[in-house]
Amino acid sequence: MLKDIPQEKQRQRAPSKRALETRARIMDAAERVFARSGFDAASIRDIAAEAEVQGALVNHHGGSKEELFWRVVARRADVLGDARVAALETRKAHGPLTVPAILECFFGPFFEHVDVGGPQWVAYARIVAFVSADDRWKDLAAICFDPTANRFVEELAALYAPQARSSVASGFVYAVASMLALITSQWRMEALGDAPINAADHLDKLVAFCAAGIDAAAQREGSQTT
Amino acid sequence: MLKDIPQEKQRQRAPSKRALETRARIMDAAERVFARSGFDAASIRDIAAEAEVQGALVNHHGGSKEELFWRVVARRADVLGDARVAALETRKAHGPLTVPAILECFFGPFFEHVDVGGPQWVAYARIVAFVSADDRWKDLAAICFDPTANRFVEELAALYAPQARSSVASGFVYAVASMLALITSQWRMEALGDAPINAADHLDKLVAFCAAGIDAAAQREGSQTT
DNA sequence: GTCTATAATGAGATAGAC
DNA sequence: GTCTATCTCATTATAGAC
Repeated sequence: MLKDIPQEKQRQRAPSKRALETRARIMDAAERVFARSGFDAASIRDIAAEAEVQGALVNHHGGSKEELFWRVVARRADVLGDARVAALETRKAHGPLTVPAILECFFGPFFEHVDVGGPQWVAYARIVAFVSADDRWKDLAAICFDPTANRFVEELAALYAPQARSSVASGFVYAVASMLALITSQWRMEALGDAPINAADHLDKLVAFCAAGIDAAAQREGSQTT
Repeated sequence: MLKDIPQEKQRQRAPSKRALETRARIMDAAERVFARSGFDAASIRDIAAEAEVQGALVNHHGGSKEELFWRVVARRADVLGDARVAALETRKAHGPLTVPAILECFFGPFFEHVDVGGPQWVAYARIVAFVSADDRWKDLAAICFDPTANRFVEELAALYAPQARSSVASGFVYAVASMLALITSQWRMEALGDAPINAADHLDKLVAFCAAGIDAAAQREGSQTT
C-alpha cells in the first residue's frame, strides 16, 4: 500500500535496526497526535515531543506532514484490509454467506485489533473517522479503503437482485459510518441512553442494526435471492 | 441558544442595519470556509476574503475564532432543532407515532432546509459532521444538539420496553451518523454502487435503513409495545 | 542517523485613525 | 462600524555540524 503514496521515494539500503525502532516510535506518536488533534491542529513539534525525538527526525523519517499522515493511515489499512478479506474467505468456505455474517467479517477484525492492540488501534480508528468526514482525504480513502470496501459490497450485493446494488452500497456506507460512530461517539450513546454501555454487547448490536438496515434498504429495490 | 455561548457579551444597543448585513455576510462566509477546511485549516484571513471584508471585522463581529465557530453552529442548530420538534408535535397530534414517522420528523426538516437554503445548509451539515467526529467539540454538541436529541430518543424509547432504552439511544446515534454520511459521503455511495444516485429516493432509503436498524437493535432487549 | 539552529511563512488578535 | 498597520507567536521545513 505504501507504494501508492505519491512521490514515495524508493530506499536504496535497508535501514538499521535502531532506525526502524525510531521510525516505529515516530509513526505511533504521529498516530496518537493525529487522532487527538486531527491533521491541521497536530504539529510536527507535538509529534516529536510525543515520540521523544527531535523535530527534524520526524521530517527525516516521515517526509512532509502530509506524507506522514498517509503513511500512518496506510500502515494499518493494509493489515486490517487483509484481515477482513481473510475472515470473509474463511467464512465463505464454511457455507453460504448472510448479511450479518458478512458484516461480522468486516467489523470483527477491526474490534479484535482494537482489543489486543489497545490505544494505538483506537487512535487509528479516530483518524479513519476524520478521513471519512473530510473530502480532502478522498484520494487517501480511495487508495487505502476502496479495494476492501468494493469486495464487501460485492458479497452483499450478491445476496440481492441486481437492481438493489446501489441500495446495498448506500447501506454499506451507512454501516461504516455507524461503526465509526461507535468508536467516536460512545460517550454520546451513554449520555442519551442514560446508562453505561456493555462493551461486549456493542458489536452484536451494531451488526443487528446494520444487517436489518441493509436488508430493509435493499428490499425496497429487489428481493433477496438466498 | 447564543446565550449559552460562554463569555457571550450582552450588547448595549441594537446594531444598525448595515452592521447586521455585514455580520450575516461574515457568518455565511465563515460557514462556507469552516465547511470546506474544518476548524483548524480555516483562517480568519480566508473568512475575511470570502466575506469581502477586512480581517479585523471578522474578529469584531465574530469574536475569537472559536467563538465565531460556536456562533456559526448555534445559529442553525436553533432553527433546525425547533423545526424538528415542531414536526414531531404535529405528527403526534395526528395519531400514534412509529419509528419511521419519528425519523422522518428528524431527517425531514434537515433535508428541506438543504433543499431550499442550498449551499449554506450543506455547509452547515458538513460542519456538523466535523463536530460529531471530534471530541474537542463535545461541549458544543451537548449544548446545541442534546436537547433535541434527547427528545427524539425519548419518543423512540416510548415505543419499546424500558430495558431497550440504551439500545434505542445507540440506534439513534447510528441514525444521525448515517444521515451525516449521506451528506458527506454521497460520492462514495455512488462509487461503490456503480451508479449515480436518485436524490429523491435517498431520504426514503435512509429512513428505511435506520428504522429497521433501530427496531432490530431494540428487539434484542425488549419487545415493542405499540 | 541524529541533532542544533534557523530560515521563511502565515497565523490570530489588536491598537488606533477615521 | 470600518479599515490600516502591525505585534506576537507558532508553524513547517531545511542546512549543516557531528
